Amino acid sequence: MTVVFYTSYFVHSKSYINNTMPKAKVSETFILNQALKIFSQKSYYHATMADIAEACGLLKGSMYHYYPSKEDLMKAVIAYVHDYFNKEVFAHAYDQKVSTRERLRKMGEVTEKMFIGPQEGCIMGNIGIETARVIPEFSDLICNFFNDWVDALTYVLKDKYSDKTAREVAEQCVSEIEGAVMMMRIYNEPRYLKDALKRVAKRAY
Amino acid sequence: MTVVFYTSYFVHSKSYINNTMPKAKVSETFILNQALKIFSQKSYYHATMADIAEACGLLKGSMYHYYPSKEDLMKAVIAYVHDYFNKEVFAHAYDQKVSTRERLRKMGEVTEKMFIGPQEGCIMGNIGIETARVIPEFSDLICNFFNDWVDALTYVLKDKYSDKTAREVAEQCVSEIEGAVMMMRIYNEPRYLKDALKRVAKRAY
DNA sequence: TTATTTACCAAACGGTTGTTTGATAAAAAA
DNA sequence: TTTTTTATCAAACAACCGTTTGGTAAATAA
Repeated sequence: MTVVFYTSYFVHSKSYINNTMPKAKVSETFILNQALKIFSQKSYYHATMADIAEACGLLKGSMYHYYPSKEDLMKAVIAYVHDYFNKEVFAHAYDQKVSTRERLRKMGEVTEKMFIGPQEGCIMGNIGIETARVIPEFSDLICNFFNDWVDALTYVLKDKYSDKTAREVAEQCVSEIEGAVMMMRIYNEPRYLKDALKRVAKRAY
Repeated sequence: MTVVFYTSYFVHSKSYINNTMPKAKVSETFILNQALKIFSQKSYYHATMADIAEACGLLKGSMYHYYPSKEDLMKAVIAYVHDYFNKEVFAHAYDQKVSTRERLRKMGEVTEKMFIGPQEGCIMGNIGIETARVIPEFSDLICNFFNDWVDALTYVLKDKYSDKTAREVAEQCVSEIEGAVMMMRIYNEPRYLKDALKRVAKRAY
């Protein structure tokens, strides 16, 4: 499991080091969450810096106080989401305290919460498809995310399957969930994801 | 099964009606194929009219002789692909002359050819995700495409499952294939799609 | 206090891109 | 033949968008 930490520009400011944030309309986390929402809803190219700034209550020029470019902002969002999944979803796979079934149930529960709601889909899949042959730097980060996901599921499924089969089934699960999220987004029906997650959970019974 | 025919601007020209095409660098089919390739590779917003025109050996202004806008061109491409799948993929589902297994095998064979190659993915899924909350007109057309796909698979699977189960399995198959195509595009590995198609084919044994 | 840094705004800049316009040369029609 | 239509080009237009710049007021540091 690779944990990716994006070097935020907050880190370089004295106010962050001293933990005494001066008057500020927004926080780093707030910007990342708003950017995540706008990028998810509108896709990368159709989301403008003005859109994201507006969602933060700022003007677009002010965004460059936090991130030097739109691409860097997107990378920060990807890292933010990756980190969130590492802690809130993938970590459950390695939790020795609960049963295999319970680990998968918990992973599915949080995944559902992440993909349904204001995001309306999986930003990793969306941006991955959109920028696949255009911005390879995004693709690399997104591949790392999916690798961690597959690793986590493989680890759980080793309790039920051989090592080789576990990895195959894990890849199928991720692929099936992403396909369902795609259908959910296009049809605007959460049912697709909910059903897919139920099927995935059953594979550990 | 709904067959969508896009009203091309060729239809309105006398030369088409009389079947005497004057000097022309390109044909309508050629433009649609080149546009399909560029849109698939670069996504909708990153593909420029200049890109597509260049792939056709034209200047971007000349594209407007054939289609009044980029959106109309995209709609024509969607209709073109939908029509192609109706004839070359979905039609096999209703072919009473061959066995259930053979129908699915044939559908999978052509699907693989369509998604692997210069297209490197499924334009319906790609554009569907990218423009889901931006251009609803695209979403409607793309939903029709997926509806026809699910209908075709449901029809075949009724030989093996109950009506209700057949539709559920059909939806799973389409969703699983689209997820695999997404992974194939992001990882740049055709293996994901090939494996998914094998699993889908097995459901009819 | 004074000096410096911070968070943000307002406006402008420069490049890109979808679209329009006017012209041209070849083909088709009359 | 003459006239009209067609396919294309070359150039310009207008809007948009990522980015930069210069300034301001508040907070912090000295």
